[in-house]
Amino acid sequence: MQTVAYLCKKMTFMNEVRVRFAPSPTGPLHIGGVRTALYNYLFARKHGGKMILRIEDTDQTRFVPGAEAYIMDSLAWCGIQFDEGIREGGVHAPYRQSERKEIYTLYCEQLIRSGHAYYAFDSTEELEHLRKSAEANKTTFIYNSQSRKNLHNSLTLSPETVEGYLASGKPYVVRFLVPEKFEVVMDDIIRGRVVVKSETLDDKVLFKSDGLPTYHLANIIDDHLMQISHVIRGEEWLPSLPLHVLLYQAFGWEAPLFAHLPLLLKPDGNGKLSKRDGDRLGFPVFPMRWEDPFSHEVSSGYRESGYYPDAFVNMLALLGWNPGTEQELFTMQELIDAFSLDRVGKAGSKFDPEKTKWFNHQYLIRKTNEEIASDFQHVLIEKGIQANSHLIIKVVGLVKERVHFVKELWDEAHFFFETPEKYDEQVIQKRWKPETPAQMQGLSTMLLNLPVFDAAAIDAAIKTWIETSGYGMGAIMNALRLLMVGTSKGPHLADIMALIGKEETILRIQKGLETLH
RNA sequence: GCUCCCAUCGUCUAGUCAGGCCCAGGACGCCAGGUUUUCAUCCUGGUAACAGGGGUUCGAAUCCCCUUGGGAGUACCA
Repeated sequence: MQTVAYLCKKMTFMNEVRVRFAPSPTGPLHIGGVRTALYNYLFARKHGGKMILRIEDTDQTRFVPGAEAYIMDSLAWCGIQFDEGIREGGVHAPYRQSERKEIYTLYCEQLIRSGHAYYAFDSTEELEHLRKSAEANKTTFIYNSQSRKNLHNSLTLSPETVEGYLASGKPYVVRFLVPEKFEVVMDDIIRGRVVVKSETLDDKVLFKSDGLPTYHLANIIDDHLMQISHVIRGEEWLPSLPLHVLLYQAFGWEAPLFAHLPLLLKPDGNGKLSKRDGDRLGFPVFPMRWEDPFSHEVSSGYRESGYYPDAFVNMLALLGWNPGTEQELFTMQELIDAFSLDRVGKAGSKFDPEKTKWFNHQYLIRKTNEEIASDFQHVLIEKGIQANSHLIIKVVGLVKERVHFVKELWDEAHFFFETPEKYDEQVIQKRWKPETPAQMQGLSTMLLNLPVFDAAAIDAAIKTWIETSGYGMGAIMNALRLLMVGTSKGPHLADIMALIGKEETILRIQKGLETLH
């Protein structure tokens, strides 16, 4: 048995690292795709190489308007930049496969001439029928060295017949002639050596009857032409790696290095994470909101859900890769410095929406109060609240530890901007006693006469007042909190009172006394 | 079915390549306690895993084999 060994190229300083992210524009890019792009990007930057975006739109039937722009916008939001691509241009342009038809035709003809590929005239219906009957016999139909002998192709038909068919415009495809009795040996950076017998492979279609190549052909030609050094892609491509290696062989080209990334799995149960899981489980699976142009179905995105792009990227980076240290928070530059394909795991990772929230919280509490305040300002304006930024900054400083997202700030801080309209019934039961109104009135009077109304002064005054009156600290403070906030939560009371001011503080006590008696 | 890939706490993972430092470490979540005028934060502690079975070895989470389980692919889709 012959052996085709695909050997690793030695990485040298002469060989520039060039990687590509090659999505097909059939819809929004989900987080698995973003992670693949991210790993490519980190790898490229780490090695001072180039990152290329190539759009694989060879299936015209699956074209979705807006998907291409969505992909580019999403990655830009994540901070993943390309050196060459649709928007960036580059010496290998065009970067859209549909615009490279002529190139593929040329190379495909080369393969036919060299005897590595052949014409096949079997109709879709015929093949479908063969598959069905094979299935009925509990076997699988494969277009391979066995079956190709009994099918309509340039290997079985006379040259004249083939010529006639081609001349008459009979639809045909070009298939790869898988060599017999070969052992394809592949070295994957993540998986190590993988060996496959060529008999188990089928004669994949290289060129479709619509005049466009399939993924397999276009991808090999483009990776070669664009001088891609490393192909970093999802594990779903591993089964077609033998074909790709054989294709490089057939062309006489040196293959790039391959790294097949483990898949992202559903948080519950099993299986590859899919676009449906997000809506089903209540978390986004897309970086940005997407509205399907045909069904108008809307899928939520991380951006619109209030995630910071750096938190999102940080989370994604650690899903399948780890630095080998206990560091969890990384800037993009730190990720670049730490990244290595050696530390990418082999097993699929279940996506954890809870930890994703935790990452966002970590990023949020590290932002400056000013930065958060300017985002929060927009939320306040939507609520119809006018507040000066000085106040907002202070409020943010008091409550940011309590939230995962900017939009949650309102729930934790609304009482800084509006007088409580109602009081929590449970807290009333627990904290509002018959003697409370008189105590609150006394407190109100004392506060009214307080010359300085900052947190420290309020704190000291209330403490002294409680002590001299002989009341219980808990009883007074909790009742007072009920009047200030409407319930039993929130930051330090004196901080709240100082920020809303003396007038509002007194007003809230009086209002509470009227409402609760 | 067939081909290929994978297998450590509920989840993400360290440790596996170079076997002993691991009756397995960290993080998220969860639970409890502490701090606090409340809630949250924070602090402390706890919960919880080497899928199973055979080998090899003085010694295995680590190496080998089998079983089981999971995943991917199996299109004129990518």
